[in-house]
Amino acid sequence: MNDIALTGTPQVAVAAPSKGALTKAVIVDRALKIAGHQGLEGLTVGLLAEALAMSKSGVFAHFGSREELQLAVVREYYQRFEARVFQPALEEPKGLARLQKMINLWMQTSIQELSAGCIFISGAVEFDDRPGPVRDELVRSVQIWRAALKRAIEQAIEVGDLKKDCAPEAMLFQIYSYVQGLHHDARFLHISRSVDIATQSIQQTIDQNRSSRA
Amino acid sequence: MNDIALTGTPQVAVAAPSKGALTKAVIVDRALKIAGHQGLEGLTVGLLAEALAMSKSGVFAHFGSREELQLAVVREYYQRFEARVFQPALEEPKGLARLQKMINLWMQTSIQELSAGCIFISGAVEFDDRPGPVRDELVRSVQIWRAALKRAIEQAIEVGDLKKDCAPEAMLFQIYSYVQGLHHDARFLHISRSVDIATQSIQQTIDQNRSSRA
DNA sequence: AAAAAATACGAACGATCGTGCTATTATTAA
DNA sequence: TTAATAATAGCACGATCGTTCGTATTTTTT
Repeated sequence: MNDIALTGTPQVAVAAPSKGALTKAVIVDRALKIAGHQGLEGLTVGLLAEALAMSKSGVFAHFGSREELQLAVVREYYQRFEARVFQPALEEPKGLARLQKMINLWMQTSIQELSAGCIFISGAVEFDDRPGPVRDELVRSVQIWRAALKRAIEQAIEVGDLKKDCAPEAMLFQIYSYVQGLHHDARFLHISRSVDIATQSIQQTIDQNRSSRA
Repeated sequence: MNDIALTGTPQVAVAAPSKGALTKAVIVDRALKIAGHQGLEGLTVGLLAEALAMSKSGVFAHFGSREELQLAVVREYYQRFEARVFQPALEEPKGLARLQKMINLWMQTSIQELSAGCIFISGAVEFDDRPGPVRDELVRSVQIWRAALKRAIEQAIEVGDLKKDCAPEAMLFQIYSYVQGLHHDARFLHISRSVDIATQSIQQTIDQNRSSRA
């Protein structure tokens, strides 16, 4: 019997996920939702267990410590972010097109998850004064994303899409600030038109640094 | 005996603060520092009592509930902000001068308190999904400050310092976002030059909207 | 100085936190 | 199918949370 020929999806060399790994994925998924609302600090083992209709110890056993649970959440959030925003943008050619795609996917994701919060943004505030592995992992993730954005800006300068005297750090600061501003205005102040204002402000920053060639 | 003539500071009609009100002020002052580091959610009665070398119940009695303690912190933070940033700016004439003074004092205060965090910014993230009196008070304070900024922008347009087609909401969004960005980059990412980048970005926004008259 | 009121403390409460242990159940390997 | 293993539940622990209460101490008023 040939599995490859008979099954619709290829199962070659794909280790069947054990029950444990499967439920762990379910736990982390639920933990992500809770952390989006209550923050990483508000994510509690008891609360998570209740939401999953599991026992506290049953949930806990998958991680060994609360900190490891928080780390799992940060790592999963990063991986989803990478898959949804980072990777697809690499299909665009270097230059403004790729940068625009990055920003568009980022904004799209941000708007979509405005009901729950961005863990990178809320985590930055929660852990800006709290040393430890969770903070380190958060910083690492954010720095990777910012480095990718900065690199896209620099490449856009190199290929001539952006002006030569464009300052990548300043541009990065402005764009990243606007996404934070959107998060703040929409989630905290409930200003509905903040999506438009943020989008327009980002476009404004790009236009200011756009090269004037045809 | 004439009190007014003899004493250096006038004591007319100034009710001597009771011991209770005095220690309450000390408690709130310390609570502000803790909230700046641990956040309003991390501000705990036991922690506060320990920092003050007081008993938990002794501290607690001044507020009646933890929520009332948090409210006292938010109110005190607002009043200090108003006294240090808001009021002094009103001495400047309406227009760009007053707006600039507002922003300068705000930035000055922000930089100075970067070691502890801005409670309006951290509180916005902590309470963006947590209804209740503390959130309401935070929103109220932030809205007052934003309304003052927006009003200053509008007046600058009226007197001709800023362009007629300048959009106050967009300008407000950009400036407020930059201060958040500064908070993020300096406190979370420890980027030391973020002060310069933020200052420069704010100035750039102002310059873009400056009217072209002599 | 005495009486009244305000203030602070100490102890304890139920609840929840993170985290171990042990037993039982469910899954996988032989 | 049986033996080995992994996964989950149940229970309990010490710590800390916000909060209450009774008592001692200080401050204020008379």
